[in-house]
Amino acid sequence: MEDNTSRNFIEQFIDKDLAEGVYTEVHTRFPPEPNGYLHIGHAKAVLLNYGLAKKYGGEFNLRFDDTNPTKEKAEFVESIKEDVNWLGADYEDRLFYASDYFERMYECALMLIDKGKAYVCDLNAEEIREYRGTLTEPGKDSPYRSRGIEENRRLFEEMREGKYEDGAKVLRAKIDMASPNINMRDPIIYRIAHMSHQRTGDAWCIYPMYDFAHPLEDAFEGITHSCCTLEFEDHRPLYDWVVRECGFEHPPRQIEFAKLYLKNVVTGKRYIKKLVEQGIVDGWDDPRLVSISGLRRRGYTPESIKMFVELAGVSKSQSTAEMPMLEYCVREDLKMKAPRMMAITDPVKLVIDNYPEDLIEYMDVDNNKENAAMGTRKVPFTKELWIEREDFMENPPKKYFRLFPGNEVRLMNAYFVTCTGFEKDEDGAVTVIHATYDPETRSGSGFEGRKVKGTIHWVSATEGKKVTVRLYENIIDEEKGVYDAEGNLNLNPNSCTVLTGCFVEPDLALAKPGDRFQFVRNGYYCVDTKDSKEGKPVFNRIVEMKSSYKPEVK
RNA sequence: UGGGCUAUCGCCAAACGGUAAGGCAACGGACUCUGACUCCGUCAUUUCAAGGUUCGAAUCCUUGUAGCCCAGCCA
Repeated sequence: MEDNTSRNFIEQFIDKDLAEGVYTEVHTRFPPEPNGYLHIGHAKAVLLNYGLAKKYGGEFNLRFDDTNPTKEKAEFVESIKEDVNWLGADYEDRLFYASDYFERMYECALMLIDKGKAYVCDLNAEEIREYRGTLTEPGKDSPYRSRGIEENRRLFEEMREGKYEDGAKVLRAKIDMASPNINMRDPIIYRIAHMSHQRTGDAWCIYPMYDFAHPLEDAFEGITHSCCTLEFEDHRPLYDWVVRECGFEHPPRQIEFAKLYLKNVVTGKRYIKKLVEQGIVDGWDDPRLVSISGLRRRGYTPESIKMFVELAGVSKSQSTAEMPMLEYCVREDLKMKAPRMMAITDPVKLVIDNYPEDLIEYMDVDNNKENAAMGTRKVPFTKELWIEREDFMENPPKKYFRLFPGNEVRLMNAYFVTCTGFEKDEDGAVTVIHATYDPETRSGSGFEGRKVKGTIHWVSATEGKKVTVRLYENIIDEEKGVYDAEGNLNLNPNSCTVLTGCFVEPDLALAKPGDRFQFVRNGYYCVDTKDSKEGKPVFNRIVEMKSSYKPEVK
């Protein structure tokens, strides 16, 4: 607070509140409705609210806003808890449910009735809509608006007792049917729903509406700053009305911020549901989705998501971040944390003709050259190796530094080799590349005799292990945009490429689900938590490496 | 045509009347046993537009323009 780093607009509000003594502490919350899975957009809300509490030495609550039993499931509360925990937003023992406050909310409603600020309305849904007016025309008073307090009280109690059917009656706040803000035109605050709630069962048949419940939940928990997204801006007068009329001395303050969107990404539940049903994705945790569980399975780290959210910032202008920003964050996070291994995703054989047939040398290799604390490992080197197909060219363009007839390159962590020839099949595809090595050039020997421009990586053809690798691209066709003319998603047919013939260092066959690695020059990978079996890891590519090499176009 | 909100580089985003930070992306170049990383350099005479106030405006005032949100007994 004494520092001079710039503060986002919410922090500026908080600073002011604290300075003026409006609040003496900061207490925030993340209030999801358990009606689906969390995605990257929610991560902003989670981490923003949590981060604010932490920054100001305050507390952070996780609260399920479960006031509408028709949409909510216990399955979702579990997944949300898991995701929030994974993101590192620690709510300690402060896990709450709006449904735990139903009795108190009911009493608040009664209080409003007694104050003449709420009434039971018998209009049906359609009539209510008609009476509400339009965006440009004021509404008109309900004929039930002037009901007496005693009658309202009796009717509301009867609503609770279950005397009325769904839709027969609602409780409304008595505010102003002519307000230019439609939310203030006598909003419904309780509706009847004879339905079993995932937590309270059949204890209730009336449920509070968001606009009534949410401010009360915040107030009950002593929330000071209730941060939500922009679409609730119009609800703020009503939020303030509720906490004021219900008599809270130090009511919470609602602050709205812009959602975080990602370019060319689907987050809509109905679309993802469709993708799941059509078998295009594997579920909500498909690694191509930006659901928190999908990102987790893909291999993204919580730290990288936190970095992304912080990089994106907080403001009130509608913003759409680009995927490369998220990708930068994982690379940045994994750079020092992931062991750097050699793996070949598109193999072609390299035979070192002057290398002894049965010799296996174990090369000492740093796990991470920039992080010595990660130690070293032994990598077997043999006469026959796999190298990347793209690391050899029969007719190289200018500035191609890799293998071609006559050229010498370094085999990373091993020897210099010179290409002496190659074999092709009848289709003209290269099958085997021949080379000779120079024993004096072994890595670590201090050889300085001559330099080579290129270094390529390799895996022993006899000692290496074959694994499955999955490459992901955005599931949305970036060229065509998100939707086609009919409103369907423009899907990218190459969004998931499965490679079953990849070779990796022997150690990698032992990798455990969730382990992350850098495959040299290829990208960062994570062992899939679902499809990997004992000794048979499946590697998900989290993100490619950046590359400034662009082969010449012919 | 009602109300609310927002407009600063391709994308995020600072700046709070004192002369346009930073990050991502991009592009040069150096270095390199990853064409990665790192490092250096380039990238808004101008802040949606037009007027006005001021010694001085992205910031204040007009008047426009564009985008987003609101008419669920959803949240």
